[in-house]
Amino acid sequence: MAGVSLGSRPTVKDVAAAAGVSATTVSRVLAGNYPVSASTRKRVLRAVQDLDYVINAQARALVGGTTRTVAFIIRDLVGPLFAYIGQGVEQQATAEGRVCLVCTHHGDADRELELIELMREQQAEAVVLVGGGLRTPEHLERMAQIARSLERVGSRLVLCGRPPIGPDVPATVVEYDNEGGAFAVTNYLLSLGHRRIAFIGAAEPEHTTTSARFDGFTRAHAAHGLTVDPSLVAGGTFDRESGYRQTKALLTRDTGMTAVVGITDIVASGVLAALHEAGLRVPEDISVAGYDDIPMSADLNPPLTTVHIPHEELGRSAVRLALHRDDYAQDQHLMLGTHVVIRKSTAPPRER
Amino acid sequence: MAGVSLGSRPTVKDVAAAAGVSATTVSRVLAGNYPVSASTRKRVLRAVQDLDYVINAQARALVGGTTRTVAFIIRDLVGPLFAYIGQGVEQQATAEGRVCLVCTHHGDADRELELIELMREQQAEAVVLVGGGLRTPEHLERMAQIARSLERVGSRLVLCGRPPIGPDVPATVVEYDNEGGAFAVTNYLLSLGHRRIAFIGAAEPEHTTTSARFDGFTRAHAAHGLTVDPSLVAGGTFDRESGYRQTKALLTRDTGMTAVVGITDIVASGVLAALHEAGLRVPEDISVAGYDDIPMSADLNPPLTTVHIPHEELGRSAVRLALHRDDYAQDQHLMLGTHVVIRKSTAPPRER
DNA sequence: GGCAGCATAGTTAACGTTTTCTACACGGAG
DNA sequence: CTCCGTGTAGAAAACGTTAACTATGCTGCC
Repeated sequence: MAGVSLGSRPTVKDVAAAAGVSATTVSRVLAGNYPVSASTRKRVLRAVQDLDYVINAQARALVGGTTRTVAFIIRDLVGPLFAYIGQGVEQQATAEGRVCLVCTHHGDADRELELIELMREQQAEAVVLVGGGLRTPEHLERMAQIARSLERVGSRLVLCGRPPIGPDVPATVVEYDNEGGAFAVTNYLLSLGHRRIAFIGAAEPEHTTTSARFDGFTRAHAAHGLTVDPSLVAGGTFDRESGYRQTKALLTRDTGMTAVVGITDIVASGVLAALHEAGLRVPEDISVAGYDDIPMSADLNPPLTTVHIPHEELGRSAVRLALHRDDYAQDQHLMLGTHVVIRKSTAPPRER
Repeated sequence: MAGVSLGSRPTVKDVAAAAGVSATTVSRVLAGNYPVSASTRKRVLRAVQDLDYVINAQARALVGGTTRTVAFIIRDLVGPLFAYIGQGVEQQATAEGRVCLVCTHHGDADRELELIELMREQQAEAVVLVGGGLRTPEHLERMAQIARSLERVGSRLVLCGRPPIGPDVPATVVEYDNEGGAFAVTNYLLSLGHRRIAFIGAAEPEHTTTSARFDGFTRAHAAHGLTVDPSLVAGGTFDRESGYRQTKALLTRDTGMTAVVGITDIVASGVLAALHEAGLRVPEDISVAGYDDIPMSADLNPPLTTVHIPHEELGRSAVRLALHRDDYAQDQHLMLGTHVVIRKSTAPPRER
């Protein structure tokens, strides 16, 4: 490692000078896309090593037109949903030779816009938005605008776990079957014999995740010739505390419920806590199901019956589709399946 | 939004032409670092809006010399340790106006090297390495070389949760008191009256995390005038399965143990599972403690006594120190405190 | 022996910014 | 009336790389 000078980064020119060749030749040796004589190549590689040279990604992107960067915008880094989707995105990005930018907006819509703008500056090849969103006309219109904005600079908007924006909006969409999963798990409870099933966490009808899951819940009832009793439907948010509080509230009334579906596993864990506190046994006295199949679900007491989402596959597909949109031109909308995972928190209802 | 053409990204020149000024003037309006008449400014801003122009971050970095990017290299995105440290890194990076690159190496040392090389190309201002590492001479030498390599291109190596490499190695180090935490939790168990305490997960004596925690365990015994019984020390890895298996193995022998310290909370959750399976009650029959205070610990059955690590603060400090190393020139080594969190998995031992 | 054709290397311009230097006009002071 | 400072604007060079040309020296063929 002789000749390494501290302070300023060596450039192609420095390498060229050290090897006694031109900058072009250095570039060619490194890219390997042009014939170079063995002896020259050797000298260049030697100089690269001596100077500890690495290419300047910015300069390369400037001339090459592509940054080999995928951006990943999400609400929060904590929370179990992120990890696996993020892992999928990162893995696929890496597999495709891209690096991965990650940003969080903590639920702040303005901040999300800022981030997208930032990614437009960064020329990210794909901008992956994770998680459900609102479905109001204004929000949809704004998303459509963003999609077009990104397209204009060569980026691709990718929606991960959220339904498409509109037919003529340039975006890649990878979602999973929210409604089907809710249908399946509710159907399972109904098949066990439950007839009074509570649904916890349906406050925002405009939120795509909320509404789809509630729709599945409703459809399963319909399929059994039943209608949902509104007094068994509780609102709330997506956290454990909410599940806990809503359950407490339901227990004070004499609802006759024999099962509870939490809108997420996190909510369901709050449900379990409230039931335990009330001295009810799960599943002997009451069954509980969740949604998401986060790792923790298997460790709850009892292990939670829930709906599995292919988190990682979601992230991988998102990146894969977006980067190969020439090949997959037809089909920039993917719907992944979900399935029920039966554990110990569900059982037939007690005899009356 | 008139005049927006699809396909190719507008440049300063386009904006300049649209506004009837020079590129220089556009740059000045956007940067706001030079007097520009009000009318010109207005025209330029108007053109920027019309063309939906955003700056090209690569080009700016090329001339400006700085990318405003922080890189974040970690073993895995899944696993509870990542989330909070990552959140800290991301938050601080955002607060300092930087964007955040994230890469995983899945424990592959060569891959880690590749990633660092990649970040050198990207000119990340700081390269944060998270998690413990080996402490062999070769590994240390390699890290030292990497640190100098990064320094040469203007990047800063940041070690997060790992002790310093050496005195004259240009790196920022933010660690937490692994040994002290292990001392404290062991001391707590000893104070409760336990005398036969098992330690699970100490297989790699060269791994910094492993050795520091085991050292604390040993020192606590010494402080009580005791020595550690080697038959109570089990090796293994950092996963749940390992805790489960090692505990099973210990239970087959008649060790007389009354408490178990898991090297991580994950390991401890495996310990709990094995104990439950053996029909032992926690903490009545045997006490269990973990390390890390991951969120799940509070939801285990019973809630786990453990050692709290300031995860998020770790990440924040790492970025803060690295980006302001002129101001903090003195002190590029920070040691954060840990403390015991007492929950329900520990109690005095039963009377014999 | 001259010349086509190939293998190898170099020159130059371009990518989209910012920065430094230069230019121009205007107003006031001497 | 000239000269200088000030406020505003533009021209040109630079950042580090690549790609499109251009140039050179061979080899081999007629």
